[in-house]
Amino acid sequence: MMHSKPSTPPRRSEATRKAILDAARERFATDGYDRATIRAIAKDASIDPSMVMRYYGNKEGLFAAAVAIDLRLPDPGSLTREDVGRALVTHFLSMWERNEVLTALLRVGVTNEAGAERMRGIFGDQLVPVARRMCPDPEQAPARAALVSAQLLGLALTRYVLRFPPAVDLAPEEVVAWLAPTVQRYLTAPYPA
Amino acid sequence: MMHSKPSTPPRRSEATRKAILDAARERFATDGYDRATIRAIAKDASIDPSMVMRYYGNKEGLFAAAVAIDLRLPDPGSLTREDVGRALVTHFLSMWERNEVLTALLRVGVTNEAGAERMRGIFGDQLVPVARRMCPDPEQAPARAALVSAQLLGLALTRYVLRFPPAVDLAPEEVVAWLAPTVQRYLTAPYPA
DNA sequence: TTTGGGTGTCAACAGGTGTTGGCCTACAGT
DNA sequence: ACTGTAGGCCAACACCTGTTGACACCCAAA
Repeated sequence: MMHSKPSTPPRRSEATRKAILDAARERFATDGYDRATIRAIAKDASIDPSMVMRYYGNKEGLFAAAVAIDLRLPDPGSLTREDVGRALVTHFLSMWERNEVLTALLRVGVTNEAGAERMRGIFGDQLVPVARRMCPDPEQAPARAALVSAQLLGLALTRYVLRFPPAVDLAPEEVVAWLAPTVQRYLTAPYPA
Repeated sequence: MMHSKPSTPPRRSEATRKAILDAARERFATDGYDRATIRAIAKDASIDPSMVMRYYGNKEGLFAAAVAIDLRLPDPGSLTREDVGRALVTHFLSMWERNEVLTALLRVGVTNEAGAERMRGIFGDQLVPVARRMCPDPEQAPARAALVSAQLLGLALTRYVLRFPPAVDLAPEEVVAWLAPTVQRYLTAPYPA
């Protein structure tokens, strides 16, 4: 019947763990850290709140597990200096459209210092190397990465969090067509002033 | 029936009202809607929590009073098509540097639907007219205003809320030099694709 | 069958929340 | 002097929060 796998006995609780994590991601994404109560998450996952504590320790642990994801930027080496803007915008857009983890991260980062720190870490660690490789003077990399972050996160903010209707209605190709030159310029143009 | 007295009878409570409002603005700006408790605001204002209720009804009323501000965009008629980008970015930046109300509004808008609605209203009502006046086809005004919002709010997000160090360290002139061409393009360039 | 641990529920605790009503005090109008 | 009223504090309400410990269930191993 149950073809036993010698090494890893499939714990029956894996399904529950996943249900909790899915519910948590959705709640954090739509409600933010404070309003996403453990009780609500547990109810969404159809289990008792105490199970959340058993599997993830406490609310912070649950959040950490729920947003444990890296945004898998393409290898900086595979980007050409000519179309890095388009490539970055396309990648970010598909990333945000696909899963709600990033929305959760943004929403929490705004009200929770730990979330803000995580956000700083992700964008600093992932975007700065790209900037360092693309821009004229490596010393300017952090500033240029910050400008790119501002443009990309601003789009995410208006489109996925604040939901400005015109921002929501933009087709992905339109977003790319508008933002790609901006990102391109922030990374590769000579430093102004 | 209050007769209009020559010297306006300065209610003694005006000072308290103002103290409450100031404390509320600061708390909302730094903590967001949920974490900014009435008790904490009252303590900051050195009065009893019940006074907040008496003067502002409830927490929502307090928030509404605390963020009752318009961002006084320059008259669209006074803007020229050539430097609207620079003018908008400069104005936006000085507005955010000066007072914390906008930070409070942004922070709350992310977790509170009423705050988000207010944000949509402000930027829709103020930025769309400018876009309508500047862009080639008035029908594109909302989309172009949304793009400008994304860029400007993204800057505010990274600089004043998430506090990315490189974004914080940018000098105001640098911000203007980088963002003005972007805003300019979003408003006046021909529609791509 | 008995054991025993993984899985799950239930009830409760201690603390914090927005909000309310009662009571006290200062002071201007009569 | 008395009185009305506005400004202010205190204690309490009802609810919700994260978190905990005790108890029941299932099901495989001994």
